[in-house]
Amino acid sequence: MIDNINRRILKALQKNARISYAELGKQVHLSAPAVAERIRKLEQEGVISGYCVSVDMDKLGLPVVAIVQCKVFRAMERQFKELLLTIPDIIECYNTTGEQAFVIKMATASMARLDEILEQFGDMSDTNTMMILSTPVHRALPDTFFDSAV
Amino acid sequence: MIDNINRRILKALQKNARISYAELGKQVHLSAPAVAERIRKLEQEGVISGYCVSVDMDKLGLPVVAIVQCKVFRAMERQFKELLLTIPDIIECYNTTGEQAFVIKMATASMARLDEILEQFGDMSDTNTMMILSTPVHRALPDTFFDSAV
DNA sequence: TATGAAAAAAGACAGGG
DNA sequence: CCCTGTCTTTTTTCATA
Repeated sequence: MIDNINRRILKALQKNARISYAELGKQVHLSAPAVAERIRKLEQEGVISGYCVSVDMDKLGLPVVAIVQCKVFRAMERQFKELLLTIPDIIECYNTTGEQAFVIKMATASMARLDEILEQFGDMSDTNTMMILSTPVHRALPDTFFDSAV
Repeated sequence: MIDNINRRILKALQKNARISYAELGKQVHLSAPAVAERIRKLEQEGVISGYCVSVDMDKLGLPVVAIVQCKVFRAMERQFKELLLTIPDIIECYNTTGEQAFVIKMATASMARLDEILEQFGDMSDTNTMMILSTPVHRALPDTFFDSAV
């Protein structure tokens, strides 16, 4: 059940997923057990699928972050999917509409490593590589979701 | 300092950011306070930039998730950036290399709403819209990061 | 730095409205 | 569906190696 209170709980969790139930309770004017119970239900229903950590790629020695769009050649989709499984540099992968299209986000240690991967992709697809210069927005939920919340 | 223990802490946090320090300690064979201290430092150094919640867009009534690539017309970049600020449906936005290129991920309530946004983009850019069919991979860190961990 | 113990806080679980 | 208390676990702080 997604009422205003759950919307505000999700908003707070989006900002800091390690916040305590007591602190969440203060923000939504509910007791800690009431908040815990709501979150438990959201998890059980699959509305909340997990909690993850956000990291700084530069500080972890993975400064080359790129988005690669692959238009996989006909009849090579199966092979391409197998190739994807062998590339540990991938952090996001989307299967999209369009001509056998994949959008892949990678974080690599160097341009040389990125190039190595792109060569492999090149055997099975037309690739379009975009280096990420900056990330103005990155959040779990769009602001539209909170528009109706008080 | 990114040693093997911190790598394993980050790996565990990636899987579940709400895990307790005691449980983390078990996994990396360290006491809870030792783990807490390491995490505090990672946060302070900015290696860990935050903790977020993962949600199911379908269950939240935002079933239309798309990636839009925008090649902004010359001299319209400033206007385009201003337009972006007015669109609350955006969940990710990347400024990339290429001809004034942006890659934008949106979650909207309906195709009609997506179309409405694309029309606005169309005034200032050439757009290429890809509907996300599935998301085989979505994680904070690439597997390469853990390759050297014991 | 890492550890270990004690104080403080948070979470889980009752009974009751 | 929520609140308040109690009990347990976890977190934090501090002293020590």
